[in-house]
Amino acid sequence: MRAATPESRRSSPAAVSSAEQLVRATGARVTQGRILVLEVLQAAGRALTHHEIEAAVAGPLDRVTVYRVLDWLTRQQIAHKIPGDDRVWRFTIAGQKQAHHHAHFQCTDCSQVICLDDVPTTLRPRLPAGYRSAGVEVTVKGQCKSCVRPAPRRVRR
Amino acid sequence: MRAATPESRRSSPAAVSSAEQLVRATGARVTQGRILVLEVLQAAGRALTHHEIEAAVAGPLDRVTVYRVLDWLTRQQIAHKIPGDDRVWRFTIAGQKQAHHHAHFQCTDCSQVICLDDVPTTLRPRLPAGYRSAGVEVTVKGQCKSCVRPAPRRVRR
DNA sequence: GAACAAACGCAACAAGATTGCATAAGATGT
DNA sequence: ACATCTTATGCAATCTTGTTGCGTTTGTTC
Repeated sequence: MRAATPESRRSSPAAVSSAEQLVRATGARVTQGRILVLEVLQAAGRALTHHEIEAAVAGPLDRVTVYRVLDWLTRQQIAHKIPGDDRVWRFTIAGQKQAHHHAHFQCTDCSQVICLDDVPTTLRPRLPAGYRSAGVEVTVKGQCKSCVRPAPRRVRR
Repeated sequence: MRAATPESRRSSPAAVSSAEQLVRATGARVTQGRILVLEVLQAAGRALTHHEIEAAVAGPLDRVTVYRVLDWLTRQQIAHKIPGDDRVWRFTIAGQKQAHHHAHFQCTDCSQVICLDDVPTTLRPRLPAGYRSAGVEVTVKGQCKSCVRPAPRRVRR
């Protein structure tokens, strides 16, 4: 499916990338698409939009396939799907430590999202009777490094 | 603009609804659309989607007008615009006490959103250098009363 | 009630995401 | 290595949500 750069993203001369291992561990099929997208997410360090991911895998993967891979990664709980203020999904690798409780930061200018690891999300809001909590999401709104000082970028989608 | 039921939504025999007062207080034009939408929001007790609002004002108001009214209400800080897990905006009246810091609950089954008033949003996550916080949003994920026990409804859009 | 600006209605448009279906590619057994 | 069966992919079409342009209507002011 892809001729060049099969190993280009990893430095270890060994064999299987951690991405491939992760995919294989699910028991499902190990496809180029899944590995590629996962490697992109792992390398990102922040939440990526479908657009960004599609651009990153540029070429080999169809737009729809990227959607489907992301959906699959989310169902497998390998990736994390984040709704943004610009109505665009963003995805991150679901790190092990940040299993369920962790926070996000979203820039009010460029809508970019990053994960905040060390946030003690220990608050437990009281819910109305009959409601069941499955977790708390904390999102900090504000300006990111790129937007706070210089002429705001206003990227937005 | 609307022939029937001009007063039908309020029980007080007096004259101006609190919705109309609110709109008038902004100094902008007091239109049927703004009053209607605002009354719907006030009566709801939970966050409504554009869809639901449109259905509630059924007839007199155009789809686009509802969008524009909601946008205006949000700019006036009378309403509150909430991004949901289903890529759909939801709107609530912005209560006075819950000025800026309050929490939301979103059902993972039917995506419904309600406001949680008494949540001490006093946590201040540490941001990376150069980032500026403008507020914290807390969203509790889980199942709402309707979805927790009986056959899950799976409304979703 | 005339005049002016602000809202509205309608139609067209735009972007993100989803679906159906034929084809291609991973996995499995021989 | 090959046949086979299943699952994922590519492509086109479609859906949903939300936006924009523009002529018409409606509040508001004088």
